[in-house]
Amino acid sequence: MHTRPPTLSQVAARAGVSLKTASRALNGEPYVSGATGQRVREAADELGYRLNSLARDLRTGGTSPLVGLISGDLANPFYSAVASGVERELRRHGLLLVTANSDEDGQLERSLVEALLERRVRALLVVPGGDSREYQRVRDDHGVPFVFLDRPPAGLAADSVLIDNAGGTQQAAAHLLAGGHRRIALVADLVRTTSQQARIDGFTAAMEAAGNPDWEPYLRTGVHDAATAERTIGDLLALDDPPTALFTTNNRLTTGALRALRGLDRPPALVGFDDFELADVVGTTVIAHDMTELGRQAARLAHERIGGHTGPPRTVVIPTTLIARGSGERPPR
Amino acid sequence: MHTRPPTLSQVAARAGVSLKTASRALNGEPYVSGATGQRVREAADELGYRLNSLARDLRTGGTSPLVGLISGDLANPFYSAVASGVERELRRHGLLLVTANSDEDGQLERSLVEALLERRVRALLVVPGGDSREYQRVRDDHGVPFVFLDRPPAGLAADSVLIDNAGGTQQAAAHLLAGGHRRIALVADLVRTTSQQARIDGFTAAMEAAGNPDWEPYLRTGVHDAATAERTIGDLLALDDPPTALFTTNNRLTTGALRALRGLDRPPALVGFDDFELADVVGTTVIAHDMTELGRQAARLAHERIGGHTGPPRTVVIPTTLIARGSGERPPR
DNA sequence: ATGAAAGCGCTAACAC
DNA sequence: GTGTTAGCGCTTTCAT
Repeated sequence: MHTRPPTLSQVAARAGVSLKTASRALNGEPYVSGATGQRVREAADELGYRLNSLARDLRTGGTSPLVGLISGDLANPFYSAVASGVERELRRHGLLLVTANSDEDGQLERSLVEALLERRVRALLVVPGGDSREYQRVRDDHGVPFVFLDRPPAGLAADSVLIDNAGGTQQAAAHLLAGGHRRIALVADLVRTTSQQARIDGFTAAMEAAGNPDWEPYLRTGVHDAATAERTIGDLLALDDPPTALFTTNNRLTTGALRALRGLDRPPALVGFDDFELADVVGTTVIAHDMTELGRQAARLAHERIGGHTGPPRTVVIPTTLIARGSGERPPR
Repeated sequence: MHTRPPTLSQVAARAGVSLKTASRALNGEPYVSGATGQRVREAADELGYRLNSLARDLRTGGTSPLVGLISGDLANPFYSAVASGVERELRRHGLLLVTANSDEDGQLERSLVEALLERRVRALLVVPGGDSREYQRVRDDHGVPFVFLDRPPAGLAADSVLIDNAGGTQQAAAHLLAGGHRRIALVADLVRTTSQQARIDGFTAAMEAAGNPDWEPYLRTGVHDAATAERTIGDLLALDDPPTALFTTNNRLTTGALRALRGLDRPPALVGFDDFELADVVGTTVIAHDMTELGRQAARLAHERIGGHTGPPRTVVIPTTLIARGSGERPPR
């Protein structure tokens, strides 16, 4: 049961060779005679030998083939799509993914960074949830590359992959304005992340550029989950002068919006940031972008740093597309 | 940049103490004077010391605080919900989750098992994708506990957590029969997994028990993705004598069904196995079960084995509930 | 309360 | 081709 796994020297002993010869044989290094190699491999098989990569990694430089990803809960399709992309790209390079859930809590996030660094991960990918000024110190911590996803820490020059928040928001705003809407509600998440802030700023700028101040009474921020979004939107629609259109700044909030609009006779127009499964079925107009690609690009940047790439921090921007599916084309009433 | 991280002996040297004293101080062991402890901690801080858990783990027994989860793509909400539950439970015990995507390919799965065992994970959780006879050998491989999720390898007694497939299928069948349906199409995934097989068997048994052979022409298996499901269901509905109801055996297939039924005047009834986001919005009747809980239970079983629990393999069954939301209550035409 | 020596399982460096 | 020695960074004896 709890027998310790066999070691290389046990294999060597059984094959009647030295430790190093066994090592060479099993690692496919040159300078092992065919017969010897054969015997070693047999011995290993019989013993059920398996390399201890802890020991190997310690010896070969104190680093493991692990890459850490710290994000919010994988139950959120945004994070799981990102994780999927990260994993796919890492696997191409023989790296393994360690996922850790910060619950979007800055303190927990920080301790996870520590834990993963202790594990000697080769790189760390982070979707910062909380206040992220802490990364100033941690950055390039003894050569462990950091890549930030979706929400680069404010004022920190670091490798990062983000969504074209300004552009996407622009598209949404233009689309609704073109549809004749003026009273447009903006329902946004917590403003502490740079991505949410960028979406709010982008929207505000677009409205200003269009000379439309009518939206201002309908700005709602700090809406962090679907249930709150549903309630908030219900309240908005109960106003004397309700908005004729809604723009929700992420998938969770869009879900809440769909619940709030369910069964309504003449629902307001709706555009949501982030595409989502079944958006085609329910006919929701969205600002789509490839979240899996976002993960993949982040993993790619990390891999290049691991490979020794030096040079200034790079930023990859994932483009957005407006996909019209009906909800965003409803006219103002 | 690529300076090697400081080691414990560097900390010790700087604090003017021995290696062991530094170790004691940093690990909060007794028998260190306050002043000494203080000095060591300062030295560590100044150097930016961080424990190398590779080295520690090697020394303390050759095992890491990592637990591996091998499943299909996290982009599938089923797997990501499971992963979320696993991670949450592991975190309570200070364990980290390494996720690996098998793409539901048996060969890749096998190599991932090897890779994770080499990493000396403390336990391995597997959602077997392919033919899983291989686990006979691997099971309890030198004390590394295995837990199987959703699809226990046929004929292998091992810790596992599964969904009440028979019960859930029963509920679906009974619900549709009670609604007056006879020509019920069963759209199922690849039969090579035990869970799919159990759902098909359960459905067949329920139809036999009800004395209804009319469903037989409408059995479709081997449908592995949403697009194929959409096409398959389109074909079914184009038959001279189309089914009046559909039962899809997982979330992917239900998604395909929703696409196939979109815009239809008089769509057939639909019940899907697995709950999914927005099912309430689109009004789909499902056989729901808690996938996150499935992950959590699996992690719990693994943790108990890690803690030394011996005894016969255990099986945890996650119950199912039928949630009527409209689509399953449409009468036969 | 502190330290010296040994060793976890492996590979790098250098013999032979 | 093969073996010997040393050592990765840490913790575990066992002294002192």
